[in-house]
Amino acid sequence: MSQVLKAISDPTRRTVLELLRKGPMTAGALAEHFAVSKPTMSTHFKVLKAADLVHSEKNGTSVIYSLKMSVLEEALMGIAHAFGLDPNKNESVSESGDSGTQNPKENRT
Amino acid sequence: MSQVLKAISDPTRRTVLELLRKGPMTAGALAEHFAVSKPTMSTHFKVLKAADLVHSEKNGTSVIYSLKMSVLEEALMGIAHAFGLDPNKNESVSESGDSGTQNPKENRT
DNA sequence: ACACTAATTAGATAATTAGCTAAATTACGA
DNA sequence: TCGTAATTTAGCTAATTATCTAATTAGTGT
Repeated sequence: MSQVLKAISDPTRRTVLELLRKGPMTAGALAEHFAVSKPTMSTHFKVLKAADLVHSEKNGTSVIYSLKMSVLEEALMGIAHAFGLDPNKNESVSESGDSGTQNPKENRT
Repeated sequence: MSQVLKAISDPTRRTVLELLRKGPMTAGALAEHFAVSKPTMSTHFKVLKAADLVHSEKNGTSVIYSLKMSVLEEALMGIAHAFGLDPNKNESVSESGDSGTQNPKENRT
């Protein structure tokens, strides 16, 4: 779970996943969307693969990556569940006197 | 968004948030649950605060932390939305099993 | 003012991560 | 087999992160 979260906490990798949402793509085609070198993209792919968020498959000289939506989905649900906000039945958000849970003023520094 | 994800990608910080789900707690009381030093916990708190996931409030010599559930909730929804799996109306997704969403072969290493 | 408690800041170190260039690998076509 | 293209690995540097101990700040009570 940490691995999935760490993987998607990087903007580049999130964008890769969003690109793959439209369908499978080669490493090169993906890399074209970013201003970093191909080896750098390759390590990003490796992180995504380690998190099991993508599948890779050789096709000739290319490598086609595809999104494993179900893994992403389950990770998100797992997190939601861990924090009591199960999205499919969002009801049990406040279960212990929600006094300090949400404050009116948000001071982001 | 990256900040929230990075914050919750750490197991210690996730546990802190889960503890705070039961209600506000002092820094010391939170720290007791972990095997790391208090200064280390303090930096974890700082990360959570920077992500706007917790609120802090002085009370005498103590600092009381409380969870900002709404921020966490919105971040999770934002991610879900970015990937087209809006949790509140999950319709196009199959969570029944681990059948790959679009790839036939899953080789998790 | 002084001592005590709670928490944070300062300063250091080790581990991880993102990025690069250059080299190696793999597959394909002539 | 040789050359080319696509991708990854190797090896490096810089930046970030997690952790520690020691010192500092802030509040409370005597």
